[in-house]
Amino acid sequence: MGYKHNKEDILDVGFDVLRRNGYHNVGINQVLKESGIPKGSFYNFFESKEDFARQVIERYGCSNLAWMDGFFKDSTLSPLESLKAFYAFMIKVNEEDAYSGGCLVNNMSMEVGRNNDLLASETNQQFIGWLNVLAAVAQKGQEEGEITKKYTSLELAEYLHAGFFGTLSRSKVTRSRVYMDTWYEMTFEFIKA
Amino acid sequence: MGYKHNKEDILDVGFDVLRRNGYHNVGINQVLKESGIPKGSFYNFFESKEDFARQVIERYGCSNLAWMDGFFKDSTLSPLESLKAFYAFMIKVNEEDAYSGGCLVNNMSMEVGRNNDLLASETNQQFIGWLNVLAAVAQKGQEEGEITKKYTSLELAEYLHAGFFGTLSRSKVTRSRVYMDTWYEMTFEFIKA
DNA sequence: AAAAATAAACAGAACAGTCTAATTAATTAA
DNA sequence: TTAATTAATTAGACTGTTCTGTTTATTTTT
Repeated sequence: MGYKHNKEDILDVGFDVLRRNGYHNVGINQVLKESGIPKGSFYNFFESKEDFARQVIERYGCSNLAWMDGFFKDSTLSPLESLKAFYAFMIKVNEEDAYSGGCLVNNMSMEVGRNNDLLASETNQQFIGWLNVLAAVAQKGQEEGEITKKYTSLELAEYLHAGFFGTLSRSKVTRSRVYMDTWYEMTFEFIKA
Repeated sequence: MGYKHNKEDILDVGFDVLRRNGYHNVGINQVLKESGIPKGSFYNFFESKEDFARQVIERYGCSNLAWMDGFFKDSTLSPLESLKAFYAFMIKVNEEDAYSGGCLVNNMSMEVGRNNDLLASETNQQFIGWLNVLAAVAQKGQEEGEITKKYTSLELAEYLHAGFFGTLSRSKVTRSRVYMDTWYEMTFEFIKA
């Protein structure tokens, strides 16, 4: 028999709470309440709120990275089509979530990108991990002649994902997927060979 | 002789502080300290922190709108070229600011877009004001045949500005203009007729 | 004098983080 | 196998600070 609480359950609650409410808008007490653990246990697992958030971001980024890896590896579509499928899926998920949270890494980048070096660095690292996956797919698309060769695969990946985050941010305020769909149409029209 | 303090000075300090640090990371006391006014005066001018932030956003959005209007009206460049000049200028300003703040409206959208209806609505309103200016310029560019007619001018404006905010967010974490420049090159290559 | 603005003390809640004690699990010794 | 010991986890009351916002009194402008 293990102990009553475990770190990963707390991190899962933290992910949800931080993604929806941000960093400075969330108190440790809220995490404690929602995960049902007392304060002593929390500070047994985590050094501080900052350390906790860093681990939440890391866990989220890594699990997303693994999921993306699998998604593209298992895809039977062409590189360009699998990139389209990926973003179509992201848009659908965001819609089903009622535009209520967006992406934790994107949110954190914006909120603490210049005020907290530790968290900024962690978010950037996770973002770069994703970029590399996307760039690899883009490169295959370039090699197969379906994606423009005017830009490097990494430039294309940055363009895709930063653009997606831009339109994701807008959907958070407009609470609509309309311009996400337009972004999708336009972007993939633009980057094809 | 007027009174010692006036609202607009406080709003200016608030703009700077909120843009750099966000909403929930800033206490009224910080604004009081930096603007040199006591608490009683603050609550004489503003109903609450939220009301204060709303007015800061409104002031920022409106003054930016006026500036944009003038920028495009005074421009001797073609519509497409003046759009390029506008974003080139924005990128330069952000660089000179050492990527330290980004755009207040964009930051607020992300931070409170789903947790504060009043501020979300205010940010969206200001964003829409800018969009309309950009869309008008884009439409002229379409009429003159230098910008693609595959999308409406409003879709183009959304694409431009959301994309710019996406890459702006990235620059906040990477602290570099590299991918902003790439975004600029790519986007304007894409939208030309 | 009336109204607006200023000033600072004050209130109550929320904040991150600490402390001591108790319980439970894992390890070692007999 | 059981007993003794050590280590990890749990529990929540508590600390000191900071938060937004109030109150009361005073000063300044009209």
